[in-house]
Amino acid sequence: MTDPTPPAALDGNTSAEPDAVGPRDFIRDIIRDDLAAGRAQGVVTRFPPEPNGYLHIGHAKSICLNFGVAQEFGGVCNLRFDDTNPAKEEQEFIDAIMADVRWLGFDWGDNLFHASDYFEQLYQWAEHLIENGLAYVDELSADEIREYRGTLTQPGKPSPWRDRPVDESLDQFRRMRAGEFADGAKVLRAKIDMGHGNMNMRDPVLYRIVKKPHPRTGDTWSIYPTYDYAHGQSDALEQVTHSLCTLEFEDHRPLYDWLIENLPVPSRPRQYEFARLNLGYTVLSKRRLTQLVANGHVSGWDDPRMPTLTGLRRRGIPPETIRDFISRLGITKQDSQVEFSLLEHCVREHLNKSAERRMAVLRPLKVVIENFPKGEVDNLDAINNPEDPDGGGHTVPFTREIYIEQDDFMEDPPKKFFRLGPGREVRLRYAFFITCTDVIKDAAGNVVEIRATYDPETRGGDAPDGRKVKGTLHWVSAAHAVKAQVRLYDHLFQEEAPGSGGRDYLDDLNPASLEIIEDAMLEPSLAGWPVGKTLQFERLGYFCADKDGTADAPVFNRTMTLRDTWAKVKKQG
RNA sequence: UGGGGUGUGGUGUAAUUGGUAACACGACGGACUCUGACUCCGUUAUUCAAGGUUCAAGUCCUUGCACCCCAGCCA
Repeated sequence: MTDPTPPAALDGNTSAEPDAVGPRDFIRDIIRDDLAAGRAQGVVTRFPPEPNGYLHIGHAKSICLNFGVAQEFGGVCNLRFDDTNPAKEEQEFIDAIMADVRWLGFDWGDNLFHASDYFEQLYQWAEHLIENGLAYVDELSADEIREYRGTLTQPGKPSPWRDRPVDESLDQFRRMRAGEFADGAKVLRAKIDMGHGNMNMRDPVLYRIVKKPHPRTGDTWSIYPTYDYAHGQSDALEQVTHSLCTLEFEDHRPLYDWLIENLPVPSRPRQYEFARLNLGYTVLSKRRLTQLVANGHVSGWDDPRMPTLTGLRRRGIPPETIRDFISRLGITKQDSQVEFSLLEHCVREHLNKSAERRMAVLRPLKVVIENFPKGEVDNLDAINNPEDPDGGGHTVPFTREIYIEQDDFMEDPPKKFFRLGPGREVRLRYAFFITCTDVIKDAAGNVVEIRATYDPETRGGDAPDGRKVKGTLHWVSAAHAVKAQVRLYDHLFQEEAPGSGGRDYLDDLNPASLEIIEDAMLEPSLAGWPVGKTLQFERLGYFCADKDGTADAPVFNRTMTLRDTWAKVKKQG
């Protein structure tokens, strides 16, 4: 296990030059230089998630970087689970992470690893450190260790166990492994420098006693390495050349380097840190996302409002859209918060080109076309996607009674309103021009039905006499409509930076992040629409069928609205 | 005088390594339109601050300032 076969990327037959037009950033520059100078013979990266939660769009940045870099330089990227803490990790998360990485479009081939694969080797190396006087078993309690560590501005002081004999530490450590002590009774610590300005160097804990079954190793271990101890050595064992991680690990690097220098590892990984992704109107910390799920603020990890990959997938956002979004971010060391509108742009740009169009009415208002014969059905041609000449078409049935959107009618419209009103003429998409002749209200004065006439000459949507109408409305034949539940999603948080300014981030939850419409009316071709295929409801936005739906009772999720300049005009008054 | 990082428009990035601020998103204005969508056109910064070096500074030097991370037996 000490000496796994070197990855194919290190056989020397790799291309040092990525695509001339590929992405450029400080990390790729470093790799290019390393290759050119012969400091590296190939590129091996890794994506190292801890299986204690679901992957989110912040992870996507790391995944795209690590797998992307490997691809561009002809190297490999390992998927390695950092499963060093059985108290928090679960098989469910392991399975979900693999599914999500694949969905995002990346493939680790045979290079699936686990930190737990290296437990025996890591243990042997720990003994090596003890034997060389570089680690000791400490019997201070957790609280005492914290006290002894000092503060940011004051040096720590040595534990009374710090200078115990090597043999004694070795014996203690072996008995820790044998399970002789209770959880937390003792730890193995590196012996570095209790006065170091970098807290990570004040004799960090390497091993702790955790008597919990591990998803992979079961109960064969009662001690587990800390992440700080396991990570660098795991990289070394996998011959990782460039270990890419986020900024908060920057001051752990001296510790990783110290361990690598003091251990007979097979290779020398170099770590480089980049800024993690922050996105507006959401949170991207596993702690917070876990809390949202645990406290029921969302329906689960795959709630379409969640920034998790599984949530985005259920929301109808295609993986190429996420990759495109990530590629526009750039890789730097600057803390930043990306505007949500950039993601929206990527989604709309992709879906505009690829999504089929259909008509659906969210809030139906019945229109009776009085001069259209009762019982007659006119099947009209509709284009699947105007952006795709080869996209084909489908037909939509037109009848005497149809539904239009409540928002598309105003009894007393302002001058800039192009839609239907008393006496006004508009086009029904792919169908006819209609003119509103009467408005029917209920006792409370609400408009409940519209009476109209149509112009048979305008079949298909154009008037032979060349007259123009300013508005085009979507519609659905009442007799053919498929009733559906539609879930309208908005930002999970109403503040762009939830929890900023000292607020509790939970206080920034958007109470209107989900609106459920029970009786939306869909055109008949939407019956049985496959889950996972995002489409556009004309003039409304992009939607996808949800897994909660059935053939009889379909459910659609709104992926994203279309840009709506009318809403803006309306708001301005 | 704890340690480690980062400062370019509203946002995210770029700038041949000293040569006269580029791209994208957004916003605003306009054109077009059988989706108020899409598309198209225009407008939108002198680079944290102050000094200094230089013919020339976002890039070099000096001194400040601001912000982020670290005191888990989490990762």
